[in-house]
Amino acid sequence: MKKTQFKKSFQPTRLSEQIGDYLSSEIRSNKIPIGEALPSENALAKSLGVSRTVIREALVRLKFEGLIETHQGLGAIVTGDQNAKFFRLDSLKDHSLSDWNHLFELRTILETEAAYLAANRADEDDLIQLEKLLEELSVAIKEKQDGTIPDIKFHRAVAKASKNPHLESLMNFLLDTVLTEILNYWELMREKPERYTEIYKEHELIYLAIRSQDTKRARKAVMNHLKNSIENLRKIKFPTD
Amino acid sequence: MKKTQFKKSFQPTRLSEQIGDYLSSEIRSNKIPIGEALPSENALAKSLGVSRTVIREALVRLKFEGLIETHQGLGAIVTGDQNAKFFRLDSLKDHSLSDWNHLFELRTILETEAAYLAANRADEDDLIQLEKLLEELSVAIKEKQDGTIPDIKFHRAVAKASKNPHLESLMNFLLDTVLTEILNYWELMREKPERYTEIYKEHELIYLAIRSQDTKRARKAVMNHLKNSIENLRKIKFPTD
DNA sequence: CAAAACAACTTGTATGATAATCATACTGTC
DNA sequence: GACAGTATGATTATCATACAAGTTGTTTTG
Repeated sequence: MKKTQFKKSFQPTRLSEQIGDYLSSEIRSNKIPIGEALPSENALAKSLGVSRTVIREALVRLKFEGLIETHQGLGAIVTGDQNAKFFRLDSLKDHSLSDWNHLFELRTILETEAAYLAANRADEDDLIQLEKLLEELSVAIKEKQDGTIPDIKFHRAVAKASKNPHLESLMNFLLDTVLTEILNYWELMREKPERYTEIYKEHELIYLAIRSQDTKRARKAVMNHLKNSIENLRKIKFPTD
Repeated sequence: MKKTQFKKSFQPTRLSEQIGDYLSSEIRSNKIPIGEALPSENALAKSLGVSRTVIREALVRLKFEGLIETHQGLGAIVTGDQNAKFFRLDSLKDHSLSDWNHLFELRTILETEAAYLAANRADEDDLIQLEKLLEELSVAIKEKQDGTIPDIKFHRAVAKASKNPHLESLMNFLLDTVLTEILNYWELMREKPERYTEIYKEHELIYLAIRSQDTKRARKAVMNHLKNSIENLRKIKFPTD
């Protein structure tokens, strides 16, 4: 492991976090082979020029990430990625257009298929819930309030109706990460009020397709809805492109 | 926060992990309101009967989990966006047939679409890589060795060729979580050696579809491959169903 | 030769000290 | 009274040191 200097003055983040990031990327890029032991805490502390406390707090993060395992008396060994406990969207800070498109592309994939499955599997409760959320959406639009909450809830409900818990929780995660964008969306759309009624209609089409168990139409309805939303949002966020 | 006793003798985990788990669940169950500050590190150390070192290492985990934010001089405050940072597959331990089906259903969704995109976007390097992995797969099968590695790598390479980094890292995560199953798969298939050549052909079809930029055929090829794999694996794992 | 004792490493925990940062209360001045 | 500047106390961030506890390999011992 090469020696690196970490800034002590003018620290944007904590030392332990800087070193945690550093070690994490070193491991992820396979610079330290699986099964190999990290240098000891004392060695790391000396080589990175910080106290052992800082190293330990960095290692806690790596342990929690599932990248290493520590054993008293032995050391910290790099585990295979099979133990990776989490999926993380690294580039949330990177608000580039490309990154943004990729995120919504992933969302489109998951939501279209969720709707497809929902059209097959939605039960009476699911349909009632969707109808209720449609109504809430309608009210919010009529009263010119923020429709983000019913909007998000509607998409969550579709994911739930897919009856695949993994897909549902993944969708929830993804919706959380784009929540800010959706909040902005409703705000920005004030300039184009005609979009609101379109939004309602698009949701209604999704609901109708699911209710009539028309899987392909459900898929298309979601695809169409997201395509329109993304197009409108893109125009506002990246007007130059 | 109520006082709790932590075992020092016979510790299944480290003290910092026990306390991390404890605090994490306290926060997740909203026993500490959002925006509220945790007791200070010294107060926690005293009330839980451990050193401040242990408390700090527990808090590092909570910070990384996104449950709290710490500010020098202020303290540790509970943040709102709990789920936003990670996606976790909770029910990995639950090896029921239903859970297992859901996992592979999600995998199928992602992989078919990844192949669809790959057929559009794969560049020369991607194709060379896929071809190389096909060759490795072929060798492994001929020499009756474990084909898991080239198998997995092939699927990763398809995800990479989709040119969507989020989709790629999500696929990698998912492949990691089902890695054990795939390892078992190759082992179990020894009983049915004719399946091996089928596996190779199915991969080849995926490759050919991507190379000829036939998006729909790529999607179908993946769908077919996974359907067959799952079917065979299911028969062995759950023979009664 | 085998078993026990030992030494040398590791991580886990405890303790005390210092620096940096923030909110608050308290100045003194106008 | 209003306001800028200043102590002050609380809290986190970092450091240094010490010891407990676990593992491994070597040495000593019977």
